[in-house]
Amino acid sequence: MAPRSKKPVDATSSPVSMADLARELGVSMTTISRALSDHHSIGPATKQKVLKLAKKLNYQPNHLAAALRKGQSKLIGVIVPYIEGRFFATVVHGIETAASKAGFNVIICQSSEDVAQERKNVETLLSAQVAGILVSLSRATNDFRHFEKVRKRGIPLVFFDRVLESDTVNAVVLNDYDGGYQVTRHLLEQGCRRIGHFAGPQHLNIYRNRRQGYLDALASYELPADEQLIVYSDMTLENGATSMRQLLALPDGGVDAVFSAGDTAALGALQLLKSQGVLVPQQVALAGFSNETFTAITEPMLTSVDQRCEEMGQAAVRLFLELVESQDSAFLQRQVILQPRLFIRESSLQGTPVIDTITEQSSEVSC
Amino acid sequence: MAPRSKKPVDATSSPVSMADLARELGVSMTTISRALSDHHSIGPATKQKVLKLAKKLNYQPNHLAAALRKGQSKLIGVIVPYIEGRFFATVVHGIETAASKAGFNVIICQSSEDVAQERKNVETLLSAQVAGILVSLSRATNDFRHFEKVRKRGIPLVFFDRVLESDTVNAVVLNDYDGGYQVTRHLLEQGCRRIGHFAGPQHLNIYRNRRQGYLDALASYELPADEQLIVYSDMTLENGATSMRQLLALPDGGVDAVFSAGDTAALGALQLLKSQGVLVPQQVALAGFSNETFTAITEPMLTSVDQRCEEMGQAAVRLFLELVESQDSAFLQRQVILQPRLFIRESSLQGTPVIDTITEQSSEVSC
DNA sequence: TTGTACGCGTTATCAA
DNA sequence: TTGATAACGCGTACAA
Repeated sequence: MAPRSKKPVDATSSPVSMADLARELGVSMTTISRALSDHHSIGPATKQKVLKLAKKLNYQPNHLAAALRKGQSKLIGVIVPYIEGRFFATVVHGIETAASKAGFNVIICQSSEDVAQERKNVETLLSAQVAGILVSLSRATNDFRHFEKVRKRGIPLVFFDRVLESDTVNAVVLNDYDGGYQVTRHLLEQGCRRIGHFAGPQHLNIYRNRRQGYLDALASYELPADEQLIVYSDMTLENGATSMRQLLALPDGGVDAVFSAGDTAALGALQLLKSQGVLVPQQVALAGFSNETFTAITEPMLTSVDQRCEEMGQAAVRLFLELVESQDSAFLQRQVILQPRLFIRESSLQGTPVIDTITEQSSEVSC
Repeated sequence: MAPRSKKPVDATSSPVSMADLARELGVSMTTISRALSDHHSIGPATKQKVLKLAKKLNYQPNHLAAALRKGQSKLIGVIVPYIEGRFFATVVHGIETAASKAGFNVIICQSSEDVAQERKNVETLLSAQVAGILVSLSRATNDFRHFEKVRKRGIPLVFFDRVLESDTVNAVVLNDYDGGYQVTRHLLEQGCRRIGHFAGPQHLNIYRNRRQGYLDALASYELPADEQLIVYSDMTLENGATSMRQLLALPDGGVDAVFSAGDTAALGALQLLKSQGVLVPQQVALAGFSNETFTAITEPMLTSVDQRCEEMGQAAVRLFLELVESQDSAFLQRQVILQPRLFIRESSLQGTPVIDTITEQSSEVSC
């Protein structure tokens, strides 16, 4: 029988700690710590020795211990209503990429559009000792005490997309107003004069702003607002179809264009128009909002407004980093407003067909 | 001048710890610990007192400290090639939901299809002292030493979707073979006999298996494999179109159906067929793979195979939890194979048009 | 049932 | 430039 080796290869070896390195080299742990953290008070020779041994023994720093000691972890908590679906997935992509570049890791939580869950998420993240929290509110949130706790603890808090209606918070949002304005202007420039609008739930800032942009664009052409042309909708596919049917049935001969505050409802409208034999864009021009993937696949392809999802994630992280560095982050309040981008496609072009034209580059504005 | 209150509301208060509770109640920290962790050795009266005070003072447990003490955190690390895009976003959704239910938080990392980044991700997660790692390999990964470290440390490791070709790992995968088989059988049952196939890169197990399923389904109808009918493709939209053109130009009169190993290429084929005036499904039936969102939007809607993204995430977490509970997790190796689901839509129906028919419920198999 | 004392791995403060 | 020591907040073996 072969003698058992002292370190069987299959055994689970405990991780190498700073104490192990110290013992091996016959120096104090302080020295090890200094060598590893690039401290100034250390001889270059010892430093090299330590680093070499660390590599050799495969030393893994224990972030938990460091965070406990420093009272400051390298974790960012993110709360979204849900993660699947293009918008939030892409925002999270932007967040993770930017955070990673700055040496932070990202913990994901989903509120599932539920306030109670959102509250729980906040508790969990605080317990995990995150360095900051980025959050897009659940649809049901209308009470904000759980975020007060975060502020009280002095932890940077950044809202994005779905934000608190207040200027005493840090937030990154899209300029929905301008999106609505741009797309309506575009329809007007195509010659449309009776432009309908599918408006989303008006208690949400994003839909309110898109509607206002629509109204102001009309006003810029000296067209009066006509409430008949505005259909309030929950933005689903089915609702898009019924809303379209409603506009077609108007006594004054319907509409010559529709701006839907959401792509899905626009798709519903498109399907209805096609089933009724109405030509898009010749008889009715169509535009949506969100630049969903499918807008480039429909026939005709759908004009839409891009929400700059990835930039939104990056901006949220940038704002978080500023708060971390600023002394009195609890009192600094900044809003970052991203400019939307209009993607003009076939569904709104009554003139020469151009594909995937993008309006001028727009830049980020903060105030 | 009003006297300054001792606790200004705007100040950032330090979190309440167990020591604070102990001091306030005049008991030891042990008692506090026991009360909070539902230990048996504690009087119901003191327990209630502690819990009440904890609630009143807004005590927040420090998970970091607990994790450090126990050498076991409540964090699961997840590594994906990228998070945006339907597949991984939905898998991550499944993972987060299941993990949260089991009291775990999820740290997300993206490898960006890069081995070096993947290695870094592993290091980061180990440093964060995660309880386990769930990973879908980057496309470029062909060296696995970085995962050996994880095993050596005795940390549960679960692969999903893109896995290591080996049976000595824990993995959750889709039965791609069966997906290819099912969809091809369906086309055969529709009466098609010259069925083309867009095959993906054959060094990836998923595409190899889909192709084999296709071949075996043909064989079950005693149809010989015809290499002319198989086009090797990178599965892009453009490639789908050119591949389709190639099949149409075959000397023997083209094909009467195509099974594409990816939806995007199927879409490319569909667009080409329509532009050439070829009727789908009457002249050429079409089916894809992945059940992308747009398959329900094209005209005609695309038949496709669903990959059970969410179930995959759930299964990965379940497997992780089993490994945590099992004593010798380092030696337990399990594979979970999910059954795909065929979504039959207009593009493959040469008989009566049925919409969104689903084949029989399929269940999870493990071996 | 309750309390004492120590250690998890790291960093900060002080003294040498 | 280095080292000894305390502390971060929590859990647990042991003693009371």
